Amino acid sequence: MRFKVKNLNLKHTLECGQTFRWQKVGDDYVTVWNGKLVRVRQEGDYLVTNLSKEVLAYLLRLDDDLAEIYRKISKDKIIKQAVEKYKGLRIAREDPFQCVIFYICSANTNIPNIKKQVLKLSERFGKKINGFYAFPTAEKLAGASISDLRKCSTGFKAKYIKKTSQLIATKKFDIDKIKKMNYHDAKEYLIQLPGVGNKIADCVLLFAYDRLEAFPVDVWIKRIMQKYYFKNKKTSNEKIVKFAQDYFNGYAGYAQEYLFYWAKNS
DNA sequence: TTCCAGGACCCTG
DNA sequence: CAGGGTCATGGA
Repeated sequence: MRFKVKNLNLKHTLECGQTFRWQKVGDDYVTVWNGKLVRVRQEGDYLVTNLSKEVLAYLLRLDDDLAEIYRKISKDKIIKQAVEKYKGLRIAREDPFQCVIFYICSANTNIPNIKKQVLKLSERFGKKINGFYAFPTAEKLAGASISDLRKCSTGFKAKYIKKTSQLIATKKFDIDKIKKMNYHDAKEYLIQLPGVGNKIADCVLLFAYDRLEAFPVDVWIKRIMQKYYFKNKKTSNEKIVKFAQDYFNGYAGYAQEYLFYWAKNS
């Protein structure tokens, strides 16, 4: 399948550090979604993929009107610079369980190390599909031993991965219910998972539950927000979130991705 | 050797 | 509510 796309930069979208299980294989990016191998590459204004246009539109949020989003968030020279530099970067849709574990793994480490943990978890516990390891299910990780989870470089997060997977696998925690909750309730609910705090809950809401108003505050975002929006004044994460959600007109999540990538590369 | 990375959690004041 | 220490891991 080959089809035309508008306002997409596949490389920025998949390499900006929001998602950790797309692998570059030659010119293709490869992952597993819904039990199927996904293969996609960009050739100018076209995407070439083994799956349908609908699946890719879903995974890459091709229906988001980026021009409109840019109009809503481009309120000052800082965010304008970031948007200009990384035009075509989109929020990628993530499977909810996978996303929760991704970001539990993200605690107090860096992007290469997160990728390493996620890769090892997939190789050790995931199903092999056309030579590519899918990310494991909640049932599989719930049944893993702490010691085996630690062999995946997860360190002190191994216990969180196991407990959270158990809660989800046994349905004591209803991960599907979140779709129907409002942003505030969904965040409160997600924080109940061990290893999930405000920041990770916002990541999950943004990447897996379409809450484009979510604004995850990590060390990079905190630094850049304090520097440019709070006159270098120490500011609580909660205040930064509130400011951003108001300032960026409902699309704080998109603003966050551009600022995050820009902060790290400048 | 020390510091830091897409933090959460626990304990104090 | 704010401020610290702690938790494994690996690269600079």
